[in-house]
Amino acid sequence: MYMKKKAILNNNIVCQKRMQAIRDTMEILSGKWKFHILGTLMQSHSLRFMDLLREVDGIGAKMLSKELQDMEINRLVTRRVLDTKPVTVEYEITEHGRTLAPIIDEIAKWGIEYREVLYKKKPRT
Amino acid sequence: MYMKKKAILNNNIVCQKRMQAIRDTMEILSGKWKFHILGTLMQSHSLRFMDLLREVDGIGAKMLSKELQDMEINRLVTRRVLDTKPVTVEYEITEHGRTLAPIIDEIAKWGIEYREVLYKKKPRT
DNA sequence: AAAGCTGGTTTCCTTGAGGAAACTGGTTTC
DNA sequence: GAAACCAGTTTCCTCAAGGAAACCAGCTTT
Repeated sequence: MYMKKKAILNNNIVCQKRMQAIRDTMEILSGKWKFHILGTLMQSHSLRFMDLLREVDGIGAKMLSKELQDMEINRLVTRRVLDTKPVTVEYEITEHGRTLAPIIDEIAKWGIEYREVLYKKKPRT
Repeated sequence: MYMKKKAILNNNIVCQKRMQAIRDTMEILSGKWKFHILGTLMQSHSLRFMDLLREVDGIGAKMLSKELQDMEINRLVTRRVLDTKPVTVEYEITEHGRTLAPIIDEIAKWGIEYREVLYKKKPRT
């Protein structure tokens, strides 16, 4: 008679909470462009739609629009319509959005170190 | 005569490098399962294939196999075949893999705080 | 009035990620 | 010799992400 083995590490409440947290964050940051849009917005006070389209290399209007809507819902960015001659729209990162900076910084840092390791072709790992 | 506007923020070399770094890291960590597999492996000395299949909630054999291969190529985990009665295979996180801990920690931290904010329903944004 | 700007939306299409289930193959236990 | 276990692989399928291009509405310049 065999007892079916069960998960033992990840069945405690702390692990579950952590796993859920990772899932939450990654869902909010899902997609190919959010990091780049956020990174660009973090560098400037505010940007208009067409500015972002130019700044974020390779993105198309549809994806930019969709990602901005996503992030507005999640309060990472704000959208403000200005009453100018041809109507312009300003996007700005929120304080809440700025709290993602440590994540983005860690990811960028890791990527830079990774490239350096590749060049140096580590001796004997 | 209109001059077509060009990107101005992200065209400097530092930004490009940073963008590339983010792209690199996210490609290595791409997919639904890498964070969870890494998180699980970080908590234990080593785990066998079937252990991981049980620990990582919801994953199937195909994806687990594929993700582990990916991560082995990128030197995040090691695979060791043991000469036991029914052959067993041990997976272990590498030192290099452990350097991802700060990223995973930041992501988990942000997700936990995010949930807390949702519950508290912040007073006035 | 034609053309160009802004800020999108809509349509159509392709590709790939991921899942379920069956199968392999070697070993061991019943 | 039948059944079960480990560590996968293979096949088939679905669905969603993402891209290209056309379109739209309001306004301005020429």
